[in-house]
Amino acid sequence: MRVTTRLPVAERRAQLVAAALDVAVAEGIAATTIRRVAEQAGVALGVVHYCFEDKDELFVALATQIVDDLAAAASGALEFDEDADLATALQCAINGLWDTIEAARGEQLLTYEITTHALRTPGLQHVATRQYEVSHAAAEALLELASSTTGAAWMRPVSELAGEVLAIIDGVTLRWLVDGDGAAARERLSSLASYLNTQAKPARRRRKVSA
Amino acid sequence: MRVTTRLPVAERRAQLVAAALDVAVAEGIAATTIRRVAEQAGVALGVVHYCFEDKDELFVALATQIVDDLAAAASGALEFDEDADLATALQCAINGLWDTIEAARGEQLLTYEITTHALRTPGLQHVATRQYEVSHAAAEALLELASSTTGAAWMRPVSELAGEVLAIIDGVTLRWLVDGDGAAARERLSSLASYLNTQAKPARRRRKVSA
DNA sequence: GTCTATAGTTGGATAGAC
DNA sequence: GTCTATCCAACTATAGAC
Repeated sequence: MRVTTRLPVAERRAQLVAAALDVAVAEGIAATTIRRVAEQAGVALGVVHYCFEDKDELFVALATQIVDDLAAAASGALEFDEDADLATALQCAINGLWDTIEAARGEQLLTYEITTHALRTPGLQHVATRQYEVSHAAAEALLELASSTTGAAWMRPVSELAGEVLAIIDGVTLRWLVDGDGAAARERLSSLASYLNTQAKPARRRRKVSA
Repeated sequence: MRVTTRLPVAERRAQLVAAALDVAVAEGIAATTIRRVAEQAGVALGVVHYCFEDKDELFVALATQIVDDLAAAASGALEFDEDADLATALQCAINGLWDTIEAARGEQLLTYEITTHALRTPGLQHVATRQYEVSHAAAEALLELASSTTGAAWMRPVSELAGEVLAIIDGVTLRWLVDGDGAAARERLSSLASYLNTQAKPARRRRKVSA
């Protein structure tokens, strides 16, 4: 299935990262070999080595890509009703977030594989760190949007709450990958939303504009 | 470093599982090859194939072993003060649990690797499932012990609470593996303890036997 | 029944062709 | 500058020796 078109290196890199992502999502990090990626992209083996110094560099590119993709998908799904109170806003936001997670099982599983692989590989810790930095920023954004939309004020530092939110979403997602029980996952996240609601001072009652 | 002693297969298996665990804890699942295990145990390569049908079977034995080991360590660390209220009992239990987690970084990381590897490998899902069954049972035991010791009554099914506890511990641990911040992890778990305390009806006041 | 020696497969990397 | 052909290392598995 080889198409012999010469391509500038930047475009090749993009193509190869996309191919690597396809393989990694479907078959896991362990199966994402240089050979397999070359095959998926329809190029010769050496082409991958020409575009990436070594396997680690390809891995870093792959990880960067999916982390950004998932963050974009998650924040794209964030919408709050106007005139909702904090409790409903949070339930709604977390529910929407879960929709995007549940729609991308392979990507989520890959996320954990990337973390452990990065932690085990000398010189690749920064990949795992970045995963959390990006997620943390997204979690903070969610919390701050919820607060500013509803007028409620967090009683603890948002960064601290974001850390807790992240941990719970992580744990719930991993559990879901194992047991496949989406309803249970949603209920666990719903408890999270309720908990968060206890960590804020409610908004001063605004005039309710009802239908 | 080969010692040429013949051994009954059961003992060899045990020795090899121990060796495999050593390697896996220190170097990760990907590095835990049949060759590496044979080397670690000081036996010839083929010996491993004689004791285990294939690599997957060795993996299953390894996973079973560490799951049981960690569960035993965790429940061994569970001790409650008599005459403590639920809030302190929970804080104390979760604190102790965290001690055992923090004392075994490699084992914890391995736990996540085992999960993802099992999920990615056809026919090995049951390994991941068992991890959660064992942990879930341990979490339920913790909750029930806390309740029976302090006389408090959970207002929701213990199984449901255990699911939430598990998810949070999982998420917090994974985060700690990445950022190494044990203090932050402890604080996140402390929030969990506080949350749990809101999910129970306090004990009827018992006569306080003070010092 | 237990272990050794060897075969066969897969994968990362490179020298050099175009 | 881009890609091909080839090398070498590491791994799983097995046939057969003791």
